[in-house]
Amino acid sequence: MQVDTFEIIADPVRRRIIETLRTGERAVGDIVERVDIHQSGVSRHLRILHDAGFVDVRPDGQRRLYSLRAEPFREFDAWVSRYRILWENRLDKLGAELEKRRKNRERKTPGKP
Amino acid sequence: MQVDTFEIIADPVRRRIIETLRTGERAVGDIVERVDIHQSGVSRHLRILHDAGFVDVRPDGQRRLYSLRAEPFREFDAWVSRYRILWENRLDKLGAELEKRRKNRERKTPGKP
DNA sequence: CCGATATATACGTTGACGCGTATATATTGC
DNA sequence: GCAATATATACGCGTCAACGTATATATCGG
Repeated sequence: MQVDTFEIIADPVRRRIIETLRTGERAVGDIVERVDIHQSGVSRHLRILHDAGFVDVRPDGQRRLYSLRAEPFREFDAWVSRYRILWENRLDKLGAELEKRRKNRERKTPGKP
Repeated sequence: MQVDTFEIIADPVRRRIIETLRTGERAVGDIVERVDIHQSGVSRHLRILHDAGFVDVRPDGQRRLYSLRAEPFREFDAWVSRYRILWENRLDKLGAELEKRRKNRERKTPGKP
């Protein structure tokens, strides 16, 4: 427990596992098929993900079904949010004046996809 | 320089550096004061951040001013976006039916900025 | 040109982490 | 209870990244 969220998603294999779980719960074996490391490695990663609160487990016969939890992703989203100002619009630096002009221009030029 | 974006923010010291730069450009010395590792370490981290496209540099006399770049943060935002469905609303589980209704509702309610 | 200040790099050490192999622990069907 | 299947853990190894110390490279004032 008490594992840093950022450390968790730093590992590319773990991100692949997470991506696999994005569309719903999966058994360990299913995951192993999609990640090219040994089963023991996958189990270890799942342990880590569980300890960090990224996944839930649910027994299903001799299998165990893993699924994603929302919390850590919200956390990460909150972190990224603090930096959205970097690209959304730089009003802090350029001043609202430029923003006004930009919007004005947009009103005149037809949208080109 | 072909560095994994997620690896970069896995390091807590680098995150502190990034946070320091959030409000604008800073000289290396300023950053060293806010991070409790040696100056050489900070320079090394800044090198890594620069190679990975997280920061720009600008000479200023005998100093060098570092500032954040938007790109990597957009990447993170794009990544986490794929998982927003986990908490925003679980349409995958509840069915697209609800989504339709939601959109219908939106058409009726006046937009609130 | 020279000392002082600011920043970058070379180097060696160390701790943490991910991996596979082998083994342990469920759980099922018979 | 027993073989078979599915998953978890113990162990040892190799790698890699971050650190501090020491040193190199600017750039300034005089």
